[in-house]
Amino acid sequence: MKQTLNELLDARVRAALSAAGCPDAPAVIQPAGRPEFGDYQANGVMGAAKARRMNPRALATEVVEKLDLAGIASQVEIAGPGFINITLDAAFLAGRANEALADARLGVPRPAAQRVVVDFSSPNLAKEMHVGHLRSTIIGDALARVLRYLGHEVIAQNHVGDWGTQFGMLTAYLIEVEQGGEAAIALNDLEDFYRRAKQRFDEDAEFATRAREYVVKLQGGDAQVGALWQRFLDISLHHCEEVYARLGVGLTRADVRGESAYNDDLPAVVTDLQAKGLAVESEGAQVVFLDEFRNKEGEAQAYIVQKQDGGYLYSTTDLAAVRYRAGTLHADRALYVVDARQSLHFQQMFTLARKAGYAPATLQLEHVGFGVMLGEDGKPFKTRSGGTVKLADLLEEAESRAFALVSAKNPDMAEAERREIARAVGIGAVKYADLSKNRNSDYVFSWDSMLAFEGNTAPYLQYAYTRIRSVFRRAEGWDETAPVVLSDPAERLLALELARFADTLDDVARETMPHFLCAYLYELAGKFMRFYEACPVLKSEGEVRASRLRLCQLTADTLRTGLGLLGIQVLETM
RNA sequence: GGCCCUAUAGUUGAAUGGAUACAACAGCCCCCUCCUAAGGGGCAGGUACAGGUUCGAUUCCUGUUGGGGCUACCA
Repeated sequence: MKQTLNELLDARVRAALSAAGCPDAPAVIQPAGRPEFGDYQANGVMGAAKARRMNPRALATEVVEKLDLAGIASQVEIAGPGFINITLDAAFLAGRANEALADARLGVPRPAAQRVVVDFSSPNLAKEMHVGHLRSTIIGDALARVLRYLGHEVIAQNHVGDWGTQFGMLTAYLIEVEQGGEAAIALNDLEDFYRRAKQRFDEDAEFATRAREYVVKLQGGDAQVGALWQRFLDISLHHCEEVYARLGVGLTRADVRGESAYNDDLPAVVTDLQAKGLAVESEGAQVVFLDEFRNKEGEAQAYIVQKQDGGYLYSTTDLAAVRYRAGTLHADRALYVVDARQSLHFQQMFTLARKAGYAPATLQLEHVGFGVMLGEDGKPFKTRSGGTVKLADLLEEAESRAFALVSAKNPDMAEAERREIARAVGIGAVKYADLSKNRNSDYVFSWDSMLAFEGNTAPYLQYAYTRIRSVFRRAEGWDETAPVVLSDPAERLLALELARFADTLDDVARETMPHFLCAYLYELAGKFMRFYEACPVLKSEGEVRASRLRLCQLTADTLRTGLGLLGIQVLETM
C-alpha cells in the first residue's frame, strides 16, 4: 500500500500516541518551520496532553519511545513545550526518489476514485472572452487536471451563457448585417458586434420589437430563428476555442452544456418545487422562502425561481443543472468555479437543492469562488476607455513581450523556434501569475505583473527544466537505472522536496487550491537551482555522477508533470 | 440595515492554531576562462487598531476603522 510522506508519518505518530494512551489524538504532521528543527514536526502532543491534563514534555517522551520510525528517520527530538522534530534518514529519502523514478506516476498514490463534475469557464457567448474569464477557465482546468491525475473521473461542464433576451437582439442584428452582406466582417469582432446590436436596440424601437419577438420565437422552438441562433453560437464558441487552444485549456464542444440545454427542464423544476411545497407565489413570482437565510426584517429570504412575467432565472437553470449532475451524471462531487460574488446564490441554491432532493447528501457541492479583478488603483478593473481587456489581446501581448526577450537572448535562433518558445513562456507567465495566487483574494490586474518573466514566475520553472534538459543533452553514457545516493546537503534538500509532490497534489484536490501546486513547484525549482550551483553533475564521477543525473531526471519529470497539471508547457531550450 | 469576503515589507503575494512570519519585484553589494546569468549569494525592510480565548494567534472570537461584494424578479 503506497502512502504519501504525510500519510506515512501521520500513521506512525498516531500509532505512538495511541500506544501512549491517546488513541484518538491527531498527530498534526507538518513540514518543519526551520531547518534546525529537522524535516517534519509532529505538533499533536501538546493538544493531546492538554486534553488529558498531562505534562506535554512527559507525554512527548513517551510517544517518542513508542514511535517506530526505523528506516524512515535518522533523528527524532523533543523540543520546546512538546514538539517532536523528525529528521528523515538520507537513505529513506533516496529510497523514495528511487521508487518515484521507477513509477510512471512518480510515486503518487491513487485515492478512492470519485466522479467529479467541474463547472468552469462558462463564458457568456454574447460577448468575447475578456480577462475576467481567465480565472475560472484556468483554475477549473488546473483542478480538473489534478483530479484526473489522482485517478478521479472528471466531467468538465462548460455552462456557457447562450440563452436569454440578448440572443434575440443578436440574431435580429445578424439578419440585418447578412442582408448588407457584411456578416463575416461584423462577426470578426464579437465585442463590436454586440455593441452595434445594442445600439440598434436602444435607438430603433422597431428593431427592439423585432428582437423581443425573436426571443419568443427562439424559446418557442422556431426553426428559422433557432438556426440563426445556432450560427451565432457556433461563431462565438469558435472564438472561445481559439482562446482555449492558445491557453492550452482542454475544454471541447463535448464539454459544453449551456443554459439552453436546461430550458425544457425549467417548468418542471418549478412545478416540482411547488408540488413539494417549497415554491409559493409571492408578488406574482414563484419564490422559495429559505429559513436558513434572513432578510433585513429577519424573515426567511426570498429566492426567486420564476419571474412575474413567467420567465426563468439563473437560479432555476442552476437547479436544473444540479439535478442533472446528480441524477444523470451521478456525480460524487460537484465543483462550481465561479466568481465569489455569486457566493450567496450558490449557498441558497445548494440549500434548496438538498431540500428538494435534487442533490443527495452523498454529493459534495462546492462553490470554488475567486476574488474579483481590480485595477492598479484598487478599484474594480476597467481600461482607460472604460472597457475590458480582451483575453486574446492579453495573450497576444504576452507572446510579443516574450518574443522580444527570447530574440534578445538568442539572436541566432530560427524565428519559428523563437516564436514557439515565446508562446510557451508568454502564456505560461499569464497563467502562472493567476494560478499562483490564493483564489480567495481579489486580484489586481497589471500588465507588468502578469507578464513578468523573472522571480516567482512560470519562466523561472521552465528555465529550471531547460537547464536539466541541457545537462542531459551533454551527458553521454549514463546509467539510467543507477540508484540515487544522497551526500551533499543540497542533494538532500532537493530529494526532500521531491518527496512532497504527492502530498501537494492531495492538498490541491482537497482544498481546490491550485496555488499550493505553484508554491510547491517554485520551491522545487529553487531547490534544484541551489543544487545545480552547489553540485556539479557532469564533472562529477562514478556513482555520484549517476546519482545526480537521476536526481536531475526526477526533478525534470516532476516539474514537467506539475507544470502540465497547471496547463503550462515545458521547453527543451529557452 | 443584514450577510459574505478582505486588510501581511515601498509594491505584488505566501503562511492546515505552532518555535525567530516566507518569497518575488523595486533598492544596495557580490558571482559568468565554471553543466544556459530568464540564474546563484548577501544587506535592508512587515502582520490596520483595541480587546479576548489558548501552553502558543497573521490564523479563532468580539469591537473599531478602511476596501470590495451580495442582499426579489441580470448572470
